[in-house]
This record gives sequence, structure tokens and C-alpha cells, in this order.
Amino acid sequence: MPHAVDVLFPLPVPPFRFLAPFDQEAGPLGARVVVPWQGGVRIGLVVGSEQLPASQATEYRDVIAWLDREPFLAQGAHELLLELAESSGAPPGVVLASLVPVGLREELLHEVSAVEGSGSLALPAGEWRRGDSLGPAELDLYRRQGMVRERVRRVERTISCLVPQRPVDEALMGKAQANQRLALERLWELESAAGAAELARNAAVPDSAVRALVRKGYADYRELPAPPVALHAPEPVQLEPRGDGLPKGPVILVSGGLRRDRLAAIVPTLERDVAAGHSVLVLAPEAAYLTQTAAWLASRVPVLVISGNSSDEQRLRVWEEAASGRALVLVGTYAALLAPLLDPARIVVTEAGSGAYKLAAGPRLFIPAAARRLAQRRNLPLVLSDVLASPEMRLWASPDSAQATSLSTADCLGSEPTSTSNHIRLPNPRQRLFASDLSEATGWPLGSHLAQVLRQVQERGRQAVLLAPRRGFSAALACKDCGHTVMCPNCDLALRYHRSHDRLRCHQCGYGVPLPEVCPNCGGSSLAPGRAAGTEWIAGAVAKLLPDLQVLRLDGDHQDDLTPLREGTPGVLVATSSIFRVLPLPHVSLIGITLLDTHLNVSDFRAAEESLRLLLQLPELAPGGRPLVVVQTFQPEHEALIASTEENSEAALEAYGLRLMERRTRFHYPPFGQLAKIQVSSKDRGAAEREAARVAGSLTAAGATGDEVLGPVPAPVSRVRGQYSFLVYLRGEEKSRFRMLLRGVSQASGRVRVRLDVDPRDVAEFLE
DNA sequence: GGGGGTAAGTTG
DNA sequence: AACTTACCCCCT
Repeated sequence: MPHAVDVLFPLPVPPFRFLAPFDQEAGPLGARVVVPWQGGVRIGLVVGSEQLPASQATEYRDVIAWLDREPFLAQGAHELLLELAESSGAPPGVVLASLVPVGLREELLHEVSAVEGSGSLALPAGEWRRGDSLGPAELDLYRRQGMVRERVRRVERTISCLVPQRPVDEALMGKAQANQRLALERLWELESAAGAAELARNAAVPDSAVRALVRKGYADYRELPAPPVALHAPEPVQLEPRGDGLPKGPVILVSGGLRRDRLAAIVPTLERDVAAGHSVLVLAPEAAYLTQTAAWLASRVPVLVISGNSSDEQRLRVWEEAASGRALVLVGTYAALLAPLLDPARIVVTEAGSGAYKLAAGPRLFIPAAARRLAQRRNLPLVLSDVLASPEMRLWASPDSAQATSLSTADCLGSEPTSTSNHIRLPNPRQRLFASDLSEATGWPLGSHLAQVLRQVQERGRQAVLLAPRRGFSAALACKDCGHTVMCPNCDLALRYHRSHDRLRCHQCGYGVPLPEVCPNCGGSSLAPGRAAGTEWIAGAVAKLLPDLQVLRLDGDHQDDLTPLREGTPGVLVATSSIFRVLPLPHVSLIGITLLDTHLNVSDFRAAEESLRLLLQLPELAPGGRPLVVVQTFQPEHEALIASTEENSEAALEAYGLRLMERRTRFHYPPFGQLAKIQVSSKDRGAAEREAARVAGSLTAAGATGDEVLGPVPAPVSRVRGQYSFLVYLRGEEKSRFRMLLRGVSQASGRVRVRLDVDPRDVAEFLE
């Protein structure tokens, strides 16, 4: 009987079916295959197979070649991909594309030859020719008639680059050729671009303009040899193991302490795993944490690293090394989740509550949740560590969370707030924290309390870090006469004022204009910065307050060299949250948060928890020291702030953690209820609104109640990059019913885009 | 009619 | 996503 396989591609299309030819030995599920695709070939992953009656065999095309004899990904990964697609509402191919960073887009040499007796002028029999020597239509015809044999070979890795061929000339000076001219000028500046689409993005022109350049011979593709790369080995940093390993159990929590402490509590177990010949998968939320985690682990165990920053070649090397079966610890971001580790002992998710684990594009997966599914599927122990145990972590660690989907919190709440068998609580570093009530303190953006301790920093020759909520000078420029705020032409957002460049810039779309001299609304000359201060303003205020002290800045626009601070020179650093991505500053004695309310007031049910996590992470900036923390806020009595300042912090945090759980249960928020955000956007406001109403209507028609469907409502930022957005929320108690309703939401229809986020991390945030 | 652009449809 | 086809607009 003919053997059919279902093949998944890293594209937003469903799996397609092909026939496994008799003359080739078929590989297993999870192997990669090469199949006919448009005018050429493409690599896909086998996710299913079936024996077919001979009568149906003619409907499908043949697999050209099997690339693997073993599954290409971690055991069970092909099933996990389909499961994640189902739970996230994204097409399975999109999940594949974002979780598997290697092996699916490799360059292949495709060759064709005529089947005996069917030779033609275009394709002589018995002779192999390059596949692209036949036109797509011709190849398709031969394929349909069974007249062509095909084979593929791996080729030396080269990079196909778009390079300029001729300079801009007269023929491009016309108005109609403006885009092409822009693109060509950009290409000469860049010297080469990774492809037409990339150049088009870079030069902000439609990609047809770039294609026109290639057609006219101004630019062409060139194969440049890929530079050879070695396996990247992290530089080890000493880590002293702590305790004698983790308890046994399906899910272990490690909370409290510094990141180094949590890793130190985990590392004895990893050493034992490696000694027993096993490998371990360790996940980190972002590249900066990954580097540090890998460096610590490398001092105790053999470590491999894979991240979004790794090159294709490096990832491929890591993939091969992982599959080799060597006992090692693979440290990576989401790109490591499906790596083919042969015999893993466990999965460790560091910073497991971090919002940075939420994928920002493609399927909006929350990686710790995906890791949990993988661990469950393979029956592997899962270790979750974070400074604060989130409600998700607590639920997953509760004894019967595997069955219970919308369970009562009784199991979680019933446990004593002391150490349980599967939850290691490390002592939190004692913080000296002072909440400065902005309704009492005078001065802005440096209130009187903060100013006072800053003066002491100068007097004593110490260092301070001030955390600002945004970069730039101020969040807006407004007219004092008419009240007009200068807005972005593409977005429903105020333009941010950047004083150092004398410009206004949009932080959402990148639009920028020189500082207007008069109000664009009333023509008056009373434009002034709004009160929401950014790093530039705060740095200026510090310089004014402490004229003799060096003031450094660290944000997305501006990165001062921090070496003087590391060496102990007195100074003040004004930074955004990007400070958490650089190495710690051991001499800091004061940390100021200029406005905690920006965090507290985020429109999300996790806002308080995230604010507390921010406060608890502050000691990471100066590990070993015990800096004074001054928090400016209009809400000094906020529970998150109270929880972090309690005398007996472990007990207070435990109590607060359980309160968060209880509240999420009561309001049926995730993980105790289901929540999905559906964002409908279009350049045409009316079209977006109508489509959103249609989505909400179709949910209702499918049986959703008024409690379950909320909206449509205009998005809090109603327009971004020229796209108007409306939001519909779907809530639910029972998972299967929620999934059923969600399946009815179409992903795209014409010029209106529908984007789905199951369990959103920020309920109001704009989806890219 | 040719060139540039956008929209819509297809890929097995 | 990548690519092809259909169609509209503008210029000469």
C-alpha cells in the first residue's frame, strides 16, 4: 500500500500530504523531507503518516528525499508542535518557524533528469541538470506527467547577498523611480543586503522597487562563502554550589535570593545529571541573562549555548552536538526548546515568571508553559526558578495540576507558607527601601527625599542608579496656549521629546521630526515638555543638583561606558530597565526609582506582581552590597510596595503570593480561567471595527455568552503605524469549550488582520 | 503601451 | 512566507 506522509513547513500553511516513494527507505516521524514546492523544492518536517489505498495515491506528489534517519527534533517534538498550535491558535507551521531555528531553510542543490523513454529537447534522458534550468511551469508539467526524476544534494554553505552592480544614473532620476533610487542608494551604503525583502525594509520601499532594480541590472544576487565558525564556549565565572541538590518530583520551584543563589541551589543536581551521562535543558528569557547563566554553569558542567544571536552555522553545530548524546547542559532561549538532546534528565526554566518569555511575534507562546508541556509529554522533571513564585508556577507545582485545569486553589492555598517538599525558598536579600510619597515630597522629577540622598551620594563620593520609565527628555510636547499635544502622524501617540537631538520621535513607529518652533495647532510659541520625565530630563536634573558629579546615561538611544563606575569612581547612572541587561555595578549605594506608578498602573492583572518582581530584582544591580532604595510614587501604600518592605519578608512574600493566587481564582484570570485577546487591525478604521464586530458576533453565534465575549473596544492606542485596532476578549472557564470557541476565529481575511493572543501577558498591549 | 504599484490567490 | 497573476493608476 502506498505510504503517505503529512509534511509541515515553516510557513503559515497547514501540513500538506505527500507520498513516500517505494524505492527509498522512509525515515521516521519527525524526520525532515525534501518535497516539490512551486518551481523548486522545500524542506519540511514529517508530522504524520498513513497507509493509503492505491486508488488515492495519484492525488499526491512524491517526496524527493529524506534528510534524516532519526527525528530531527527532540523526542515527541512534532506532536508538541501541533499541540502548541492548537493551544495558541496559531497555524502549526508558524509555531515550527519560530521554535526551530535551524535545518529547515538549508540551501539544496536541486537536479532533474528525464525518466527513461520520455526524454525531450528541454530535458534529455540520463543527464542531470540543475532544477532551475526548467521554468516553473515546465517543471510542474513534467512532474504532473511523471516524466521527471529529481534529486537534491547539500551544498557548501554560502550566503546569498544582494549586491549593487551599477551606480544611480539618469534612468533612475524620474519621480516614478524614486523608490528604486532610494533602495539603490541604500544598497551602495550597505555594500550588500541579505535579500530583496530585507533591503526593501531597510530602505522603507515596497519590495517591487528592489525587484525592479535586479531586473534592470542595477543590483544582483551574489553567493558569498559563509565564514567558518567554531562552537561558542562561554567564559566560566565561579559559582559555589549550595545545598545538596533538588528534591525529587515532577515540578520543583526555586524562589527567592539572587539569580546566582538560585542557580547555586540547582547546580548540584545538574552536576549529578551530567555525571550519570544525561544532558539537561536550561532556558533563559533573554540573551543577557543567558550569557550570565551559561558563564556560571560553565564553571561546574560542560555547557553549550544557543540563542537568537547565534548564527545559523553556530546553531547547526549546537544541534549536531546536542544530538551526539554527549552529557552536557544546553543553555538557551526559546530557540533551544526543541533541540534534539538525546537523553535529558530534566528541564530547568530560569526566571520562569518573566514576561520576556512571551514570544512577541508569530505564535504568542509563553515559553515556560511550552516547556511544561514538553516535560509532561516526556515525563521529565521540570525546575522553575524565579525571585517570586508566580501563580502559574505555584499551580503547576501543585500536586494534581496535571488533571485540574480550572481547579480550586484549595490545594495551593492549603499548603503551609513554609518550605514544602517541592518548593525551595531562598532568603531574599534584606533591602533598605524607602517609599517617597510624591504627594508630599516637593520637586520634580527629583523629589525632595531623593534629592537629599543624592546629595549624600556626592558628599560621600558614592554611586547611584536612577531608574527612569522611558528614554528621551519627556513623554510629550504640549502647547501651553491651546493645550494641543504634538502627535505622531502614524500612531495615536504623543511624540516623545528628545532634547539632545532637538527632535520629536515616535517610540512606536520610529517617525521623527525636528523640534517644531511654533505650535502646529495654534501657531503660538509656547510649546513645552510635558511632565512625564525620561532619562535625558532626569540626567539633566541630577547634573544641575550635583554639578561636580559625573552623570552617565544608559538607554536605547545612548549607552555611556560604565567602566568608571565598575572601577569605583563616584557618579550617577540614569537608566531605563535596560540596566538589568548589563553586568552588575558592585559599588552602587543608592537606587532610585523615579516613578513606580508607571509600572503599578499598567492595565493588566499582572501589573502588581510585575512591579513587585521589579522591586525584588533591584539587589541584582549591586549583589554583595546593600544599597538604599528610594521609590518615588503617588501610591506609597500600594500592596506590592508594602510586600517588598515587610520586616519578615519571606513570610510577607509568601502571604502576598497566595493572595495573588486567590485573587486570580476569584476573577477567573489565567491560569485559573482562560483568556484570549483578539486584535483586529486595518488601515481602514471602519473595516477594522466591522471585522471586530463580526469576530465578536461569530463567537456569540457559536454559543459564547455575554460573560465570555467582551468588546469590541478600540485598542488603548487606537492607531499604530497607520493601523487602527479593535480588541475583542474571550474569557472562559472550561478549557475544551474555550478551545472550541477559539477555533472559530479566522486568522486573516483580506486587508484586515486578525491576531490572536491566548493568555496575553499585557492585556492592552499592541500586538506586532 | 509601458512602468509602477497594490490586492488577491496559490503553494501539495 | 514567497511567489504569481490580475488589475488600477499615471505618464508619455
